[in-house]
Amino acid sequence: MSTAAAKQQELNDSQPLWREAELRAADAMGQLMEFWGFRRHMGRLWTVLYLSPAPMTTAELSETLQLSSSAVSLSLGELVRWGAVRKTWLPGERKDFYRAESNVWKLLRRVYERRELNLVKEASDAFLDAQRFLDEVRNQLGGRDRQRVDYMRKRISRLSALTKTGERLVRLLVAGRVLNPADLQSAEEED
Amino acid sequence: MSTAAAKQQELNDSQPLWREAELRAADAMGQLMEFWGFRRHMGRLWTVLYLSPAPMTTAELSETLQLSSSAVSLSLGELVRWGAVRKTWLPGERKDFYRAESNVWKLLRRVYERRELNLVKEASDAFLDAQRFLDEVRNQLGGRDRQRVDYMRKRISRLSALTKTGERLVRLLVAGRVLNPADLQSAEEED
DNA sequence: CGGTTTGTTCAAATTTTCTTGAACAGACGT
DNA sequence: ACGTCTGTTCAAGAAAATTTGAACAAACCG
Repeated sequence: MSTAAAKQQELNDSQPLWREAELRAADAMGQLMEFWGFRRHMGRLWTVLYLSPAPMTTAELSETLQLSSSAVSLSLGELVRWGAVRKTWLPGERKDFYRAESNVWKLLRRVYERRELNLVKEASDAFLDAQRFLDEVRNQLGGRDRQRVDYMRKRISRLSALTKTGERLVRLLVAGRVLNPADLQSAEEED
Repeated sequence: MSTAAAKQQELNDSQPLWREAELRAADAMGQLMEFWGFRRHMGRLWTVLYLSPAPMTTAELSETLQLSSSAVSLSLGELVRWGAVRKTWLPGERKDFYRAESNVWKLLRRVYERRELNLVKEASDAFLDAQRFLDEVRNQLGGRDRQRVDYMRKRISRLSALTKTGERLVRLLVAGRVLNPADLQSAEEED
């Protein structure tokens, strides 16, 4: 018999007993990471490394997670670029070994700094652009249209204020300082 | 001539002068929303409504954003479910009208409450499961393997602690209380 | 060198997600 | 009750992403 289920069983038998727990944890982290906008495999690979007392090779990783070597190479490379995983070389070994950066807080900070901050800044800029554009056309319009533009102007500047506050909050987070979400609330208080 | 560029130009001419600014703001918000795990169109639709002094119909929305009516219906429905947009009925009108919920802070809070909290809770549960599993197999193992399991056990409980702290932080955020990111840091201090 | 082992890149193939138009359903006015 | 106007659902098609195997490159060994 060679159904998928049978193959799975066969596979299970050749795996260490703790593999199940390892995979559950890895998948949970994979979900978190995927939700957070990364590849699912990045979370899974990082977790397997994080749970391993010794550095691992790409071969071991692809064996553990049943991934092709190219998939491992791709996601692992990205993890290295994010500083979430480090290459290490063991003396007398040809292969590359990898270990997880285990300071999660540091990783979180880096992502917020590199990615979220950028994102919110871009949005901020776009709102400023839109405002400038409105200011340009305002003079060419009169009556109803001008009122309409003025309304939009006010609303966009509120969005602007919100994103700027968001930016400030992210900066504080990155700096490890205390955040007050109420700042967001007050950023949009009626004028 | 009927190139795509020409059609675009023709379109532009028939649009109010402020449309450009409207679209820029809408797209910026679309990016933010997409990054945040929602449909891109949800952010765009919400923004158009947010920038409009009067409630709008689905027809106006699909005209403004050049979307098919089914696309509008889909994303708008989701926005309504999230409470980000409200249906309103104008006296003497058959169509449905929509207006944006303009309290952004309230919306943020709702999303964190309904979605992120759930996400982090699920991860938390998965880690607990993995721990239980390890505890079960530990007795069947000896020597090297048992050490390995003990190592994993410690690491997973650290992930557990981190997600629980994350959960607490999200709760504080939802409650509008002050957050201290340093809590995350201390959640993973060496044992 | 030549042969092996290891890692990365690339393009094809697969899967997943989005989009669309048409069919359907409900509400309204006549 | 009928025709019209609106909005939603659904299945097919298009687009985007992930995955994979094979080709390539680089390092190392004898």
